[in-house]
Amino acid sequence: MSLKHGILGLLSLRPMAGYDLMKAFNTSLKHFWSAQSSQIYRELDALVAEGWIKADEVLQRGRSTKTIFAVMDEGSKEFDRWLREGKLERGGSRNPFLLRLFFLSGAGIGAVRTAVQEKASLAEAGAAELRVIVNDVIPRIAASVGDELAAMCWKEAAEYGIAQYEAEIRWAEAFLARIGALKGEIG
Amino acid sequence: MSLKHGILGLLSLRPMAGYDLMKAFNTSLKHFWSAQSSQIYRELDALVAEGWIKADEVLQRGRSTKTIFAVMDEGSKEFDRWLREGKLERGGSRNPFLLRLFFLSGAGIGAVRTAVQEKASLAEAGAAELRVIVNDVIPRIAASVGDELAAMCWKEAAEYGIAQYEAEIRWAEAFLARIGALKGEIG
DNA sequence: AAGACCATGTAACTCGTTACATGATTTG
DNA sequence: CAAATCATGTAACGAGTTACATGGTCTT
Repeated sequence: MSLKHGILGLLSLRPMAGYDLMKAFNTSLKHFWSAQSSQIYRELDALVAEGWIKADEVLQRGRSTKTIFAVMDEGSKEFDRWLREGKLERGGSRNPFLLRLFFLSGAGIGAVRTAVQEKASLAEAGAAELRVIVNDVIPRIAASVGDELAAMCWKEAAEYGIAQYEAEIRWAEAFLARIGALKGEIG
Repeated sequence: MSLKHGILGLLSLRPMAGYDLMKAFNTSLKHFWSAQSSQIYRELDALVAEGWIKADEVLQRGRSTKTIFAVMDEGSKEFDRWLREGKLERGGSRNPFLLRLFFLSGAGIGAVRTAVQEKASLAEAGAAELRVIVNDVIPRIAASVGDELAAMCWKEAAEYGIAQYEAEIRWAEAFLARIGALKGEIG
């Protein structure tokens, strides 16, 4: 149920077209939530049907007509409700890497080590990407919007990702060390 | 694409019925991957159609007939391929909590603090749950199976979860401290 | 003139969830 | 005797992905 609310959130910043929403989801919001245009237009229809947003056709000179969506009263109530709702639905219970790890012991120590090493280097790459955002992108945006709390939330969202990646890297290192010890024991 | 492979993996440990698979997914595998019976029976049909597993009817006295599924050659090849394949599809790019955080600054400092605190206590609970598994459940199982590498992989899968939760808790504490400082500045 | 970007979608599919149906058998 | 467990599903929906179609404009 989060895409609907992501759209409501973006539209409450300012009314915009489906295309603009798609850009937002695949740039600013990319690290929290992404969406394809096909899905966005489908959800926009649903949100209009529900009476949460309204659509306005805007003629453009030259370009084809644009449909600008704006939040309505009911929609903004629903968005507020979602913002404040307690239950952070219990995610994390589906991890393809851990599923693989569970079975991987059957393929031998080398396979385990390789998989863990690969996971660690993916985490390195991810952390590096997010550090660029924290150090370069956020300060630039923060300076231009001037909302201290908002800037902090965006920065902390990226920091959250970095913290997760770093924990992954430390875990991988400890695991590899223990595998080394095990191998020593076995031969 | 992981449920199919999870099923192949379990069936390669020993042939079993859909019901047994469901139990496995919702006990041993719960923290990596879960699945409802409705989904499992659907996937079993698909796997049979693909020629990766075969079905055998087993008459039981009293009870209704059971269908036992077993991996076939093609299926075990496919499972091996999956075990070794490089690409760990880059997940993590959908986090309802971070999406909420992104918009939450608009609802004020109190709302942000509450959400972060709630996230931290969920993480505490999750970590506690996994620590029980590491300390009590895994040693018991490890003693009975006697496969050192497998036991280590299961333990490390749980440790991975603990590491993630702990990183979340540290992140939340740091964030709350910074919010405190911000509040001091503002008023 | 070619290619990127604007703008809006459709179609078909996969994967996951919720709720329910059936009917037996073992356990408290 | 009631409840949990065994065993197998169906139906309908919700959410996300891939691939493609169309036709314009702006940029190099």
